[in-house]
Order: sequence, then C-alpha cells, then structure tokens
Amino acid sequence: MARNITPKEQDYSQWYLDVIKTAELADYAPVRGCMVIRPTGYSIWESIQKYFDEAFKETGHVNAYFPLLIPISFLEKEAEHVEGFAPECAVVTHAGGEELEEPLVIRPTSETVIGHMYSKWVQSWRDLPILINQWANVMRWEKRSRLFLRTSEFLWQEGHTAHATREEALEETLKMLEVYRTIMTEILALPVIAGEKSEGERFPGAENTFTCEAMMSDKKALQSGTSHFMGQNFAKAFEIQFQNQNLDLEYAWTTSWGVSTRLIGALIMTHSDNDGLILPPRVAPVKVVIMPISKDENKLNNSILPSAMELANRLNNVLGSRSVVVDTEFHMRPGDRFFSHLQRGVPLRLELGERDLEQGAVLAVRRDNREKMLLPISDVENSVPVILEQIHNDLYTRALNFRNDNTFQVSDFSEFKSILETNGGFIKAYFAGGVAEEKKIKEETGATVRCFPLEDTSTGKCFFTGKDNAKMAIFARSY
RNA sequence: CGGGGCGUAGCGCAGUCUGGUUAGCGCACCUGCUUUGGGAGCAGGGGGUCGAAGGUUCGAAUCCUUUCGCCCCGACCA
Repeated sequence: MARNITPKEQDYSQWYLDVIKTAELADYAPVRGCMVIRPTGYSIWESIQKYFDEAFKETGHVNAYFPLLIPISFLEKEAEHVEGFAPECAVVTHAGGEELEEPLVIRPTSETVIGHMYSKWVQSWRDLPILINQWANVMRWEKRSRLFLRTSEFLWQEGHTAHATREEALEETLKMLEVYRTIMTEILALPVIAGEKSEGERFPGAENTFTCEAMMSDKKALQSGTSHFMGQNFAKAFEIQFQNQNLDLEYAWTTSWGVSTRLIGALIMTHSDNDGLILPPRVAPVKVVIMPISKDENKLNNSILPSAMELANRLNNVLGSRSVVVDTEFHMRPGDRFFSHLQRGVPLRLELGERDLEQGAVLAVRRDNREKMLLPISDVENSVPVILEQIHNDLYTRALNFRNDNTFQVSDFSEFKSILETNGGFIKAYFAGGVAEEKKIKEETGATVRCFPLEDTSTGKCFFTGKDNAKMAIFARSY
C-alpha cells in the first residue's frame, strides 16, 4: 500500500489518485480508460445505489433491464443524439466468427432501445405514464480518462419515463432532479446547486437538461447528476404514440435522468484530506471501527477483545449489521492500524484498551476533524449515532461554507476574468449569451456555464452582451 | 487526435550517453527475536531477464528499426 499521499496543494490530480489507491477503491484495468472498482469502492457504490433505488421506488418507478447492444441504426434515428454520441461509441462488428450484417453499438446510454420498446408498449393513454429505471453499465470511449470521474465504461442508473402531457413530463424531470439533490445533500453530504443547463451543455436530443452541480475542493465544478426533458424528440424518432381520450393520436413526452459512479469521485474530492479518504457515515461501508489495544496478550484475549466484540454487536444492532467492525489485525502495530483506518475514511474509530475498560469507557476519534471523546460504554447505543449524525452535518456544512466562500457575483467580464485567475471557484453573473458567446468565454477563460440555478430567478443586465433581462448563471471551470 | 514524459521486482527508482562478471538500491513482502495508546529496531530471506518484436555484435537493459502501453498538458465529454 502506498504510504504517502501527495498533498492536495502540491498536485491535486495526484492527490486524488493517491487517495483512491491507498483506500483501495479502484485500480486501472488492462484496457485503456477502464477501471476495476475494488470491493471497498464497490460497497460505497452499493450504499449509494441503495438510497437512490429506494427513492426511485418511492416515487413510483420500477426497475427493468435493457440490452447492452444497440443496433447502430437506432442511434441514427435522432439527429442530435447521433451527432452527440457517435464519436464516443464502441461498435461491435463481428460475432460468432462472422461479420455482422448491422454493427451493434455498446450502449452509451439507452434512450434509443428504450424508445424502441416503448413504442411497442404504448398504444393508449392508459399505458402512460411508463416509469422505468435501470441500473447498468455504459460505454463512452473517452480520449482522456480519470478514475471514477471519466472512464470508458462506468456504472450508472438511467431512468426513462414516458408521459401523456408536456406538463407531466416536465414535472417528472424536475421531480427527479429534486430527488437527486435531496440524496446528495442528506446522504452524500454534498451541497449541490440544482439548475438548468445552457444550450451548449444540453444532452444531445433533449429539449432541456437540468443538473446538480457541486464544487470540489480545488474549486472546480463537477456535474454530479442530470435530468433531461426530451420533449417529443425521441417519441417522434421512435414513434411512441398513444390515442388520447378524444380519440386523437399523440406523441408521448419523455424524460431521462441519471447518476453514475462519478458520485464516488465527488465524495472523494469534496470531503477527503491529505491523510486520505473521508466518507460521510451514511455511505461508509464501515461506519465504526473498534480497535482493541493492549500489549498484554492475556488481557487482550480474555477481556479487551471480548468486550470489543460485545460492543460491536450492540452497535451493529443500532447501526445496521456489518457496519461496525472490530480490528483484529494484531500483527500490525497500533500506529499502522490507526493510519490504515484513517486512509480508508472510516468515520469513527473507537479505541478500547485497559485504561478505557477500567473506566468503563471507549476513546472515540472522529475521522473528519480528529476530535477525541471519551464515551461511557453503557451509553454507546445513544452516543455513537449522534456523533455519526454530527459528522454528516459537519461535512455538509464545511463543504457548503467552502462553496459559499468561493462563489462571487460579478457584473463585467474583466472582473470575471480576474476572479477566475486569482481565486477560481463559482462565478455568478447575469448572462444572456448563446452558444457562440459561451464558446468565446470558454476559450478565453476555460470556464463554462454550469447552470442557471433554479433557486435564483432574478434577472439583470448580461455581463457579457449587455442585454437586459438576462438570467442568473453560474460559471466555473469544470471536470 | 496534437505537444511532452516514461516503461528495469508489488511500488518508487539507479544503471542506458561511453555495450562486457551471477542487473542494483529504497519501500513493501516472508521468517525469527525484541517492541506495541499515532506510521518500530535488529538479523536472516524470497522475488525481476530489463514493455514487445526484429536487427547490429563474440557479447545488448544499454546501439538501430518497428510496435504496444501508461502518465501529464491541450482540443472533445456522465
């Protein structure tokens, strides 16, 4: 295991990779741009999945599975969609030892196959809405990849819904955006700004794209979830038609929305420090580690270890099985054991030694701020969950404060540029430009419109074009 | 896909310019003893054929040609 993590200040990119490596979250695969998600990384993904999946079901969605391979002609049915995805598609041309009559694309996203199926399933207004989600892998051939943030293959969830009316589909789009925002806040401790994407950043084929944007600890933005309103674009391309109550034939209105394993990258870059991973308790595979400590082997085996086991059982009953573990790596010295849990981001460590046992207490050490507390053993069922809750809140607040401290509102371009140069971060400004203006700003500053935040509906004079009645936009350099 | 860098033990590197003993070093790993409340010490030990292919040569990690891969910086993207 790598022992030293490159400090963030020295090389952020290397720091990120070092954190992943020391926490054993992922490793490079033999194929370029692909990664192996190691057990620890995968259990974080399982935690994330659990919360999202539950929320999807609560909002009436059901899971299904659509195939990995998509006829290439499907992609070509929606003009913007093919233009957007064709360059990054991997294509299967041979199978069974023969060249295929029609090449098959490895799904970069599933709008097209799902559209095809929906057209078969939808006849009447009674067939709507269709509210389906799928957990799957997708492939987008990336020129430049980074673990979790951008790999050629990644895991995600894609919801695809079809509705009878524009209003209902739009409502669905925003509802799922809000589901994302809530889970990111309450489970991942990620402060995000929900907003609408600019024309230039829109999903290929969508009428409108909404996003949750987060600020990483290097002040760059990360798009951490998106929700698209497709209008009738895909319904027309795939003939998803239904007969309404007036006997008219109508095209359905569709949406799609997704979050991916990129969220793990967001967690790392939002919370972790120079000693390694820091995980918010709700997604931490191991929430609490109990470390029995003693140089006296007899005491260790006869009293400390059994006490630690009992403590773990009691806590597991409260926190959920297997989220509390006892560290029995006695071949390692305590210092090494401390650091290994530190690097893996275990939110809370309970040290149990002779001194503690004598006073009927454990020494609790928080991963996020290193705070040490002596907790009465009799009361851990109450005290530990409270501390974990506090850790979650503190992580969220710290990230939120960081974002606020690095968000600036400007009214002219020179100020825009100087802030971006000297500090970076999010820049709020009224903006009325189109794709051409966005491109110009990007070329000159590296920053793009991350979103038009939903929570700020004020209007003003555009900082770039001078036009009145411009919407509030957030700009940033991004991943 | 353009610019730069690099492939020698699990990781990090030296050796390559100026071919020549059994290819070294640090960390990690294994064994033993001593240690153990914040990254231990000593002793012993295992592991590589030098990214791959071809060529030059008595002899190649080292020279030549080709090729593959990775990392960093840019253009394109969840």
